Amino acid sequence: MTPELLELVAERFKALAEPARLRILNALREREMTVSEVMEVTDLGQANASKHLQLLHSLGFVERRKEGLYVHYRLAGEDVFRLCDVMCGRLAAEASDRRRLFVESSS
Amino acid sequence: MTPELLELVAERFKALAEPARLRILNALREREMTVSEVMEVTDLGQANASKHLQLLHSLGFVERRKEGLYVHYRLAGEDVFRLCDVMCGRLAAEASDRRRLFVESSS
DNA sequence: GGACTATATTCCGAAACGGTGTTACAGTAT
DNA sequence: ATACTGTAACACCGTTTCGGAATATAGTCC
Repeated sequence: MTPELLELVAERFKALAEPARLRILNALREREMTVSEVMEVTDLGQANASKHLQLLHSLGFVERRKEGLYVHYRLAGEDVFRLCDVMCGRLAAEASDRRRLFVESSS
Repeated sequence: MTPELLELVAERFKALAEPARLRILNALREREMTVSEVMEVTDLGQANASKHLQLLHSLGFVERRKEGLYVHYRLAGEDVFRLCDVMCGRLAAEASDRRRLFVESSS
């Protein structure tokens, strides 16, 4: 793992290090959506939603399809959720650790 | 995936969204290290290395072991590298896409 | 006790980032 | 052409974050 490679990896992690972008990806998991639909579902402003979608697109997390006046975005793959699953696994482990500590300390 | 859960997930991705911290984790993959050793290997200042290690520790990515004057840090698990592997897979896919586009455009 | 070392913490300046308002750019419809 | 709509680009501001210097803490050794 060279430092240069790690920078590229970090750049991609950074894209997922934002609740707003995760909400977008989570919404797109269900179905393809236009920018306006993403705005509604995620409660983001127009400029914001557009910027986040561009970033996700530039890093290959979502794909674009222009249809008349609308632009449809869709997930580019399921990688994202494999990543989230690992993180959620970590969260679950933390939670059970806390529970264990709590039980031990109160016994 | 509730928004609250996504915030926690984002917080953890953010920890990995920094080249310096990835370099630290990558170094610790080889062996347990003191802060000073991490400083040498990663070319980070003392305050910086300490701070990054604390963050990684607070989120459960590394574990601490105090021994006299020294503090040894070690990886808490291999999750991190499963995550990096997925990202690297994405990078490889991007690279092959670029190569394909290049070949097609020059034919 | 005091000197010394490894690590942690605090403070500060610079840079990056997210959110928002505004403007510019398509594309459609009339 | 004009009016209108969806999306993108730009500019601004507040916040966060990184890195480094200085300072504080903890542990060792004399």
